[in-house]
Amino acid sequence: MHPFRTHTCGELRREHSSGSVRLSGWIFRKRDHGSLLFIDLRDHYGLTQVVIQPDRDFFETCQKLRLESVITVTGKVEPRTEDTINPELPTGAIELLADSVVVESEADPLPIYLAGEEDGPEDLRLKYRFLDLRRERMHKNIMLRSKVISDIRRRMIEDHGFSEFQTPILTSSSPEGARDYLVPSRVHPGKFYALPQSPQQFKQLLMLAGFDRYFQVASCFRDEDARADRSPGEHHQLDIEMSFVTPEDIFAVVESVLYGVFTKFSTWKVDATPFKRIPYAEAMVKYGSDKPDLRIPIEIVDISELFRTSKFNAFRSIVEKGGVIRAIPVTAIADKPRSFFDKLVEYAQSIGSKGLAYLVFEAGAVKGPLAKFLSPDDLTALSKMCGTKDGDVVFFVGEMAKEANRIAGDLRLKLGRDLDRVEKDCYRFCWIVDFPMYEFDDENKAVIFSHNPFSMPQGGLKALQEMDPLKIYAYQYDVVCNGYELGSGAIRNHQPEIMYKAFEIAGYSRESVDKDFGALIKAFRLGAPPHGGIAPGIDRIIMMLTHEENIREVIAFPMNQRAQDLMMNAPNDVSIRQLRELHIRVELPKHHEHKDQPVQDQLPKT
RNA sequence: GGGGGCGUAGCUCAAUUGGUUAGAGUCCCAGACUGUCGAUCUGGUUGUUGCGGGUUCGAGUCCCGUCGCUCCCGCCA
Repeated sequence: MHPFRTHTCGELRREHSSGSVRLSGWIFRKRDHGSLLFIDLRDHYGLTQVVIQPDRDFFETCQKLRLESVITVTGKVEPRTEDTINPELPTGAIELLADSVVVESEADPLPIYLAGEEDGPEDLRLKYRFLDLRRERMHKNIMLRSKVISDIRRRMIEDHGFSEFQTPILTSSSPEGARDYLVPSRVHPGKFYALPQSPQQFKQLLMLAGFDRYFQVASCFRDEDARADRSPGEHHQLDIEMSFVTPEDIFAVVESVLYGVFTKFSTWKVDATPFKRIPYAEAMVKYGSDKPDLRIPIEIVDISELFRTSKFNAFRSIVEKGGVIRAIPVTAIADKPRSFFDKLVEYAQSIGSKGLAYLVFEAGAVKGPLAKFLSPDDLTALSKMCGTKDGDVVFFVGEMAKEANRIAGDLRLKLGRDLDRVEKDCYRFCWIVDFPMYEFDDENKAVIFSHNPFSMPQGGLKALQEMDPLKIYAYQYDVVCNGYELGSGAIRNHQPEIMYKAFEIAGYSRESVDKDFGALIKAFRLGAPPHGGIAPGIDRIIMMLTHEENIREVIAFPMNQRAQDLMMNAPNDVSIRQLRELHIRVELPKHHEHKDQPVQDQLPKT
């Protein structure tokens, strides 16, 4: 007999009855009746009830064992009597009558609960992540992650003819983008490697190498602050690149994979392919966001023109100054109490709106302080543009366009959630297309890249030479689901002349482009296929499939918001010797100088 | 870097307008119990109310500062 197990804890059924078996696992729960002891033995596969009878010499030992101790039980599979069958448990028709028990590992009292639904404080969960991961929900999340990734790989390779590649983790720092994680070089004093923010240049170079269809489940390292949907330090992308393609070719692959994965691993409804395509400019007006949550059936309307000549000074002057007026029509809330509207106005102000006007369409009339400033014709036009019916309310935001988008978009989300108008149990996908190539940086009064500088401008060199840079679109697209940006991609700029020109507009000299992207530019002169790609975020996909609201719940060993690994105690101090070897001297900011290690204590010795 | 929320026993939480010795459940410890499946019952231990200062006869509660966690803004080519 195998020293640890003949079966797993999720395996035994009535047909195994009277056979002698061996199980190993953790003591999940104990029910001690004094002269009879039940142990729920848990392993990766399931739970089996073990019965310890009082005449056994290991009875007392088992009574004293704490939860989560690891034991090996040998005994007979007994069918349970009709009245003791547990229908909740797959193994509930049988139990294991113990003949011998070996204690493999005795557990101390646990710092966190495993058997309940409650999470406990997150810093403790992260510090004892290996315990946290034993909990059913976390175990399921991580297993789903494993299955989804392997399913994605299969789809990429078998359904779409991609090959998987590895690219370097130690590479060079590039000036664009997020802050880099740096690794000092021992051999080259004063020089540093950087961890890749993404394998961007490598995957493009693989296209130049002629591999045609690249993918990688890639670790990406960015030293940026965390969010609920953004893990600090490192995250994972399904990195894709394809040669000789149009955006539609890339959309087709991503739609096929995402639709397939989401329908396979969720019971929620998934948008049929092709996913809706929404130009960036339209999304910013209609949803106030470039990652719209299409589950909310509220669409913002631009009504600036109505107010250009209106008697309502506040809005007219905003329009005259180049600002915009946006209407947020909401159906069937005219009967909401005054406090509802007051709270919403207060909320609007808290997110930076100057105010929040609204009109109530009720009983064939229009009520609200704004009503008297609008002519009957204007009101009719407004009502038509917003599609209002009796019982509807229209909210108004008047700001400069960027602010108006942000505020109206925020209000749209809040209204959708507060009024419970978010469509349930579905994944609503879309593509945001036609991103602007450049934007104006108000702070530095300069034209800058609005997204990826490697994107091909729509209209090519001609557009760069002749058009207002701020009006040029890039072949740049995002795939969005339920208000989350799942991935971002582009058709790349593979022509050196267009690249120099594109960078020149953003204020980079030919020399600086050569210096920073030399490898790529040189390669582009040696035969470059037109190519493009995208990189959907794996962690976010899993987060959506598990319905988690925090990305840490789908990562086995995540860092906390301040980019610390509380379990491994990273980042930590290193020895002077290590620093010397790397030619590094540490100069701490003043307020850190007299502080001890800020990170949590090491694990207690057990 | 900025803004919001939270911080009371190992864990989850309570504590009236500021008012006696800060409670309950759970975990843990001891005892009882042969059919439980979140076993049950009895008893017990557990506190720098995050930390520091202030107001007050009196502070878990009010004020100021600070630390930690978290959410958001900035940032994320």
